Amino acid sequence: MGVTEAKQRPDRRRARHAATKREIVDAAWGLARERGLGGWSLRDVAEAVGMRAPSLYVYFASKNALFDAMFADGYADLLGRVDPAVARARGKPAEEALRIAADLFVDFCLEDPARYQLLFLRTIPGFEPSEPAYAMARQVLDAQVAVFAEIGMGAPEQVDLWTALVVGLVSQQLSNDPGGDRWRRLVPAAVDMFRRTQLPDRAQRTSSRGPDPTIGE
Amino acid sequence: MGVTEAKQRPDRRRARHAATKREIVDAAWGLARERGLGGWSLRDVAEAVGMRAPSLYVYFASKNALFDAMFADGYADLLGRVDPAVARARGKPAEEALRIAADLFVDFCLEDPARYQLLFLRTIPGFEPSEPAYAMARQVLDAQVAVFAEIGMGAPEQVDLWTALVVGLVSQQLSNDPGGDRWRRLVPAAVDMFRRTQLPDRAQRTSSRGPDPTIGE
DNA sequence: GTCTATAAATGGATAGAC
DNA sequence: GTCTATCCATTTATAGAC
Repeated sequence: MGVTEAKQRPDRRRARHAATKREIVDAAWGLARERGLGGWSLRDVAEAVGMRAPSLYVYFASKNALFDAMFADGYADLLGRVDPAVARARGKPAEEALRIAADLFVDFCLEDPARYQLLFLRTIPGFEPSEPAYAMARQVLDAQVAVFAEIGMGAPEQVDLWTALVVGLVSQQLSNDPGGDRWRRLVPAAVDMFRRTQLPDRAQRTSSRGPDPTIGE
Repeated sequence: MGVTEAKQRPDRRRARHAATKREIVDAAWGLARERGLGGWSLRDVAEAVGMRAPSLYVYFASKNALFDAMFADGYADLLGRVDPAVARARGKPAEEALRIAADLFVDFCLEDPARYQLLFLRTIPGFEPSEPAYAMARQVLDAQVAVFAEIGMGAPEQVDLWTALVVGLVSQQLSNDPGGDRWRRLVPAAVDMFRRTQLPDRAQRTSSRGPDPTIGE
């Protein structure tokens, strides 16, 4: 038992350390939402958590390290929503599964444009996500691919076309109608367009030539 | 004639002034391409044109004014391509007209990511295009709308869905496969998907219910 | 772990001579 | 129109006391 007692103190310290890192990351997100992803300095973050700027270096080795933590945090958030959504989509018809996927991603992006910018655009000069952080990004895409395989869209090009379509709606919404829903409300139409052309349509197969049209003409 | 002589000198001066402004804008574009849209300072631009930083203020009142000139310049470039493309597309079948439009936009964006970022994303903190500059942006969209009307896609939502689709391809290409063609090569498939679902298909009308499906289910 | 002090660099912008 | 000199603000990051 001496062992556990001896280890508990460092454990507590570690937990406190991790909690402070969380606070810092959350504060940075708050500032990013308020003033834009690039609109804040380490001094600002420090002030928001009641510290002085140099103290932050106890927790993050650089501003880019903080960005990296935010990057991983954002993808962790997204992953936390992907799993339930995948469960919800399981067994559902393709149209519905696609709607769930699209709504999830579009909502996620539109509710926090700064997060969208950090996770899906390459807009911060000098920042490159670390390998562990980037691994989380791959995890999200893998889940996406799995869902697609389940509803019969195996081609990688189909996944790419899908991501382009959904990202395009988000990008246009944020750039040209921030706060509105001009592109947001086109999600059902986009899903319908995608499904009807990319999924072999059992009910409406009418074309005379071969299998229904997919990617790559 | 005394009048013309008296006016010629200021005219020359004005022309020289305009030429220098051009040089400065071009130098700024060069730096933006090399180091990213936000990766240069006024000092850098000055050095590139063989000046000192303060001299730039003779030509532009601020860095944002220079951004504004670049914004207008970029759209002028795009407009210069739109007119011939519209002429080329006139009378062509919808599929071909859409291909011309998509290729034009995608090529334009991919050949200069920094320009894409300035013209189509809102990523520079504090920069808002001036009204004259923004008017050029509207002109481009108007040309787009006109082409769509001509091939029978009148609904504004269809134009929005189209722009989302094309922007999405560009965005994904630049963010996830810079320099490659993983999304670039999906342009034909995207055009095909869009046309087949959004344009009343005279040759393949088979659905039993009403007119072929367009936007807004 | 947090602080003060400060390094070290950068960048936008202005004053005023030439 | 161009320059030098400089202001003024900002920011990331480090050193070292406590």
